[in-house]
Amino acid sequence: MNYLGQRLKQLREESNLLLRQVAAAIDTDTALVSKFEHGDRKPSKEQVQKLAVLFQTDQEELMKLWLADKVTYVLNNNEPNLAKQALDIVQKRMKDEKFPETD
Amino acid sequence: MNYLGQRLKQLREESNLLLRQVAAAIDTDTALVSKFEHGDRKPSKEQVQKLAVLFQTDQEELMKLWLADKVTYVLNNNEPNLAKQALDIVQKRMKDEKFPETD
DNA sequence: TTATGTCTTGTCATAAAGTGTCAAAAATAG
DNA sequence: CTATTTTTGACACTTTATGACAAGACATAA
Repeated sequence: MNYLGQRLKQLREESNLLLRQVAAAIDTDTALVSKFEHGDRKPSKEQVQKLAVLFQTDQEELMKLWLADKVTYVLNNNEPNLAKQALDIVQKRMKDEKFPETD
Repeated sequence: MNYLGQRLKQLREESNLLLRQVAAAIDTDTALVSKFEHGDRKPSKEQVQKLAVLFQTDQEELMKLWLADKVTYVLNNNEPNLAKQALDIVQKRMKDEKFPETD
């Protein structure tokens, strides 16, 4: 399960839209949208933007969930036991550096 | 730049080892070790373990840096502006759930 | 200067991971 | 039951990551 997915499903139900309709709006397949909602696939940044437009919701809100899911994915697939401590390290870094260097 | 890389370089210098010797010890190429230290390449989990053994240092310490670098990489390559807020979301999740579901 | 040893960088082929689409199964409704 | 919607699995394709090699850069010594 996946936070962005849950939110997308919620938004879709609030909008009374079918998967098929959402899929059409963001120019993709029904199956893919279903997988987004279940967290089986992660949408691209562009898809998230389109979804925000479709649902008339804050892009940043969805984008934050999208990013958070990405981070969670990395943590869970690599030493989940150390996740907490790794997160602490990252946060400590961000406090020190004003701007993270771009790669 | 990269925290694990810095630490690896530090450990190597403390051990008075050449890149070539480290490379041999973890059964890889000199160039690769150089890139690890510079953050141009990320070592595999197995390589990190071997390095910990070689330097006789705590595996978890290196593993945490390794994980933290992975997370940092994801954040920097996807909406770095939202990094802080995404991190907060992830941390909030971890407090609620005892155990993150494995993928 | 050249010679030597160390470290760094670029490129390549391969491997791994991620992506979109289709078809069919499963679920839901009428 | 049928009709519609959703979910799942598989596939080919693309993108990204990886290890190895070779050459370049750097420093030191003679």
